[in-house]
Amino acid sequence: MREKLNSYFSYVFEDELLDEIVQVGTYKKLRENELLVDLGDQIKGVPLLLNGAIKIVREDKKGEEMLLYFLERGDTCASSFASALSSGKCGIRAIAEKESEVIFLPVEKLDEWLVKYKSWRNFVIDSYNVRLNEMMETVDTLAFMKMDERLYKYLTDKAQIMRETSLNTTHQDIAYDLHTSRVVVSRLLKQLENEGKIKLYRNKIEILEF
Amino acid sequence: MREKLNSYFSYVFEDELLDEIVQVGTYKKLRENELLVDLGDQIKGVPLLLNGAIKIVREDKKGEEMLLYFLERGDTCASSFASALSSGKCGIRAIAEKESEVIFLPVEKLDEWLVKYKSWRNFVIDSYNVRLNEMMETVDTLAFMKMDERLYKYLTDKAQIMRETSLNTTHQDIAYDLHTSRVVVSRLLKQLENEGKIKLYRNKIEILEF
DNA sequence: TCTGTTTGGTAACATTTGTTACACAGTTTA
DNA sequence: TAAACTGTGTAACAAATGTTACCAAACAGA
Repeated sequence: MREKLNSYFSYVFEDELLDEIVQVGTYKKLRENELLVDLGDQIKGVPLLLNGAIKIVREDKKGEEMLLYFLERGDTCASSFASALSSGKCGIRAIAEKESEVIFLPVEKLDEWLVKYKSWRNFVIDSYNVRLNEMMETVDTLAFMKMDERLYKYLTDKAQIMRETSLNTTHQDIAYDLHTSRVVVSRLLKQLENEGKIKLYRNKIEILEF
Repeated sequence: MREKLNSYFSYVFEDELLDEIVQVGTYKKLRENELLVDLGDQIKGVPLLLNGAIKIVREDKKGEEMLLYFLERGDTCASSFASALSSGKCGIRAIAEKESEVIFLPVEKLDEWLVKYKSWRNFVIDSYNVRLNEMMETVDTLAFMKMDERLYKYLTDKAQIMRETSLNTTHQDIAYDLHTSRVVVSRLLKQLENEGKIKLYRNKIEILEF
């Protein structure tokens, strides 16, 4: 575990903190599409993402979904701090987009480490800021962009997160993430294909232009 | 200043922290519509809102606006922590919706206090969480609600923040906040009036039903 | 009072997005 | 292999939102 942690976090955390994490953290490997956090879940620990990609989704009462953002290596789920400390509910769903490795940190340590480690304070504050900025970008997307732009942004963002130039997905799945209908997605994808930006296959979309 | 601070924050902060705040904070009174933070601003200090109401607005490159949320008594601008600590740009604009009083805290103290005061740690974490939740609600609004619902929610939310049952505003100003056009706002307001939920006057909207 | 400006109402039309329906091809299962 | 299911393409239509244009009332300043 120490090695896996080092691969990214050795530049983020002090050595003593890394040691503590190894001692109290629990390692978990997530399968593709594994559910990490569900809507009303009580958070058991704060996840540190070692590698992979995790999708964070918001859902309303009627069960309608909306993608908020993706987590990458080095990220943590800031709103789990919330639920962890105020022991409230989470309000989001987290799903592994591909095989991923995480370390869960026990809730009790969070406050203790804020006092003890400057690198932990920086990490926590930084995580919140990154997350707030992501949320602002999500708002920008919804408020200022039309569906065709949103779709193209979605495809290129996701390709980057997944480190692939083509995505294995269906039109219906995209429609869920963007909170629109399958027909609309098919229509706009076809349009993007005609513009030469992507190429469509069954269950697969190749991105030609970033 | 100590008294003004006590009126709300005596239940939030330890006495020693309140003392420190009185020593190093700078008090400022904001006029209605006074600009507190602008887009590319370098943050000089973190604001604590003693009373009043502050509007936080996002703007894109083309100068198009979108209301994110309101700050109330006891709130702070979480994304100013961001800019304060990482000395980056802010990405938002903050405007006093009515006369308000704030205390600015110097950037240097923020980290120091995290170590020293548990109440400060709680406050910072809490503020971030509240802000993240507000952002999620904003996303919900944009993703799941139609313009007529958004408009009605805007009116009732704003009335609550302002502690008034009628709002002094123009259709155009509402259109800016919701990022739509004046004509659309007028149309939907008229519809709400026909449904008996509001009453329209020049420069004023009375809310009949919450 | 006269005049220009701000604000709000409304019609007509354009564009974007959502919905329903159906065809067809590829894939899986019996 | 036949039947059922899944994924995609497309047309036709409906609803929501955005745009342009114009009018009239309220207001502000000279």
